Amino acid sequence: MQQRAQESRQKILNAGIEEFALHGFHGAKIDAIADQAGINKQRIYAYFKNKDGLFEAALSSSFERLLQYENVLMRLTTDQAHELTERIVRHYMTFHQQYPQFWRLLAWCNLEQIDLESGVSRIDGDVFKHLRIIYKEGQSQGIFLKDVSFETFIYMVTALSFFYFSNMKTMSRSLQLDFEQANVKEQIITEVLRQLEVQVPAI
Amino acid sequence: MQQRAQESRQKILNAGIEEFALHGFHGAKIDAIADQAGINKQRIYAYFKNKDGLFEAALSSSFERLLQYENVLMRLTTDQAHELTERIVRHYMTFHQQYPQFWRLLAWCNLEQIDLESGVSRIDGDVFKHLRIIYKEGQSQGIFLKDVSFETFIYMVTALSFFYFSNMKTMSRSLQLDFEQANVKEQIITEVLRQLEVQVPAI
Amino acid sequence: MQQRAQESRQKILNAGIEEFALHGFHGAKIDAIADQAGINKQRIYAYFKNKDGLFEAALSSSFERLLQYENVLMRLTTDQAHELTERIVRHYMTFHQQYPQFWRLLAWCNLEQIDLESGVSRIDGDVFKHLRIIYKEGQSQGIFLKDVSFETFIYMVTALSFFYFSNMKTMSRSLQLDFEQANVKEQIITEVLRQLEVQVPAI
Amino acid sequence: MQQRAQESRQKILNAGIEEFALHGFHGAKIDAIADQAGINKQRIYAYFKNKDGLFEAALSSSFERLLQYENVLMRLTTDQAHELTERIVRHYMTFHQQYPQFWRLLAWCNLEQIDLESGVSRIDGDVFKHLRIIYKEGQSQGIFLKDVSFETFIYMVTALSFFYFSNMKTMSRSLQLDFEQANVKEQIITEVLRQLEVQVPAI
DNA sequence: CATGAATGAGCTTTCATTCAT
DNA sequence: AATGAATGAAAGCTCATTCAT
Repeated sequence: MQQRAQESRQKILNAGIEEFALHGFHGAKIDAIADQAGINKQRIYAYFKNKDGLFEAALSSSFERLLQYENVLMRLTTDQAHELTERIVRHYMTFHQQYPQFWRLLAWCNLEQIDLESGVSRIDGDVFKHLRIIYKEGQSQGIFLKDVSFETFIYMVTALSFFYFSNMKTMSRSLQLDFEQANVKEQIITEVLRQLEVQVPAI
Repeated sequence: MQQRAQESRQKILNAGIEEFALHGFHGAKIDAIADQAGINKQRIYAYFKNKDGLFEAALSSSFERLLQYENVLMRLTTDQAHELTERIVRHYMTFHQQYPQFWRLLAWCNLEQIDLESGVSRIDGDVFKHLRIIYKEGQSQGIFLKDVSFETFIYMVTALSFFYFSNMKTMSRSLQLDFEQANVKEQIITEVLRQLEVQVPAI
Repeated sequence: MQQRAQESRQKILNAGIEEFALHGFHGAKIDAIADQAGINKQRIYAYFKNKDGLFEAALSSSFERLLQYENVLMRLTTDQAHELTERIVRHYMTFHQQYPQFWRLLAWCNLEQIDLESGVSRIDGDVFKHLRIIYKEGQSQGIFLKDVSFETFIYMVTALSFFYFSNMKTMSRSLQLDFEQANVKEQIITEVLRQLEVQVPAI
Repeated sequence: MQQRAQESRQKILNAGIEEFALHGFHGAKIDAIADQAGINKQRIYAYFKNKDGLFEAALSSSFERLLQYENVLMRLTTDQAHELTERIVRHYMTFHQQYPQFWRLLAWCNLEQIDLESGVSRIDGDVFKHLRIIYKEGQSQGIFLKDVSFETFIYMVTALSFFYFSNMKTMSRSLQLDFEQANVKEQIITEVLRQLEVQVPAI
């Protein structure tokens, strides 16, 4: 593939991610993607076969980005167990804020019951394996509750960071608190961390 | 409005909730709703003006149902602070499981950036006001952390129950755990509660 | 179905037969059919599901017409064996000339390898059964050759009448004879009949 | 034109004949032809101007092949009048079977009302002139009917051989006889020849 | 109150053809 | 001579909505 084509492909992919993240698979319009990419509609079919193909590529690329971003977590060591929770929570919060396309695409997938198997290669595997070791170490040091499994731990930090963005509008409304504001976010993070980092009472 | 009309309206509304919950606003098809309701398409326009109108009604009705269901929580008293967390978490988990239309509609709204103001009247107000009192009492008794606000507390229980269903597919995948299974759910609830109910170390 | 709809359906069907006969399945345009029928394009999908559906209906209707037309042949009796060949040949020649849509549709089917099974119910069965009896009688009377089967007889009359129209253009050209002209047609029919009606030499 | 170009041209032409024979003018796709020829699409436009140009060339080449094949018939002599019918019928049957592209292209032309004038140079002229002489001789010998013109004779043998292939599918169906099978074909040919070779009753 | 018939705008996709290298 | 990249027009089909009875 020539460089010019490579660029076109990339422009389409970016526009696709944007559009799919914004409107979901069914809501996204090929025309809009072509327009935003500034290319001829037909090129989409040349490079991605069809709408499904482009969606898969968009999803895949988005996951790629997450994996890339997770590299930072891979550098955590076992002697950092005490700051593990905060690091992870802030890590995902930042990621979701900076790259909302990811959580949006994921949310669409969950709703539109789209098969993730195709297109998205293995996810999260390595990071979780790495973090598990640190968590176990933390448990033995009394930093984490002995009877809260690693899976539940991950479940909690993931949920608490994802939900902040995915349900921002409705939560802002029902709690009468503007989740868009930085200080609100900081406040909630801080307090969530207090709950998750409660020291085990040493008897 | 005659009784027959009332019934028609209700059939449409139910079908609408079903369809919108399943496919979102843009994915839902008027034809499908009419079919499922077993009425003529035109009736939808007679009763709800247009697609938007029906969606608003569906949303509203769904919230109504939540409010209804929340009445149970209104009967909690201040001397039940020690079981507050578990009651709330299990309450929402059960609701989301029994009536998935709600979390789905909400999720669609968050993604499709639909304005909640119109149609959905005041939400949650009373319940939260009531629960706040019990929570405060719990704080003073050392059941809840003093420096975790009621808002954050609600944020956590809401997130942890909502996310379980809204992200079931993707979480099952990345944690290699089948979230559909009852025992998995019970395990996670139990452990989540351990974390949220950690007793404040009494010095 | 209301009468108005019935009419619309018929207009579409007629336009479809015309268009498909003229341009074949792939060459026919839905827009053109809608235009010619003077109805909204969408109605085609409402009444015939899709292009395939309309094609099947067109084909089916066309065969229906042939069957209708063949009723005349059903009235031939065994004592008319001597005029059987001429009756059949002229019958089909006239049909093909008056209703060219049929041979065209059939020709398209043979070329575009379209499955006839769907849509077209049993064809020709009864007529052939009837004609076979007369043919057998004719054979025993020495009107037809004993060692030319009924199948081959039908094959010949069918081919010789069908081909006249289906290959009119190319035959006109290579034989330098205008097949469109009535007298040319009459001449060829006459001579073809001479060949097919040759009396068995009675020794 | 260089040799390499000559080869490219030929590959395109072959692929074109194949594709046009299979799908007709409108059904054939330039992309498919380019793919099958293993060359770049643009070459087609360089060598044949456009789709029409290629079609004409394909048609022309196909006729060329027929003429080539007809050379055998040119070697028939007047003393072979008694076997003329069989030779011609078998000749065309074999040709159509071995090179179905021809009858298919011809059939498409007749249906798609394509102007043969352009591209296809003079056809059949010489062969027919040659065969006519033999036929006349046969007539004077009483081998052929005196009142069946050469044109009608050619019409019959052409129709009876062409139709066998062009309407194979539909005839197989309506006669409940598998025309693909070799013995069926042989049977029909034999019987057709009996009818066409009936000796004039010598009084 | 209720229904079947009809519409127009818009969607995904295809294809012959041209441009740039 | 040869190729990959790009285009615009058009095709089949869907859907929210309105009309007529």
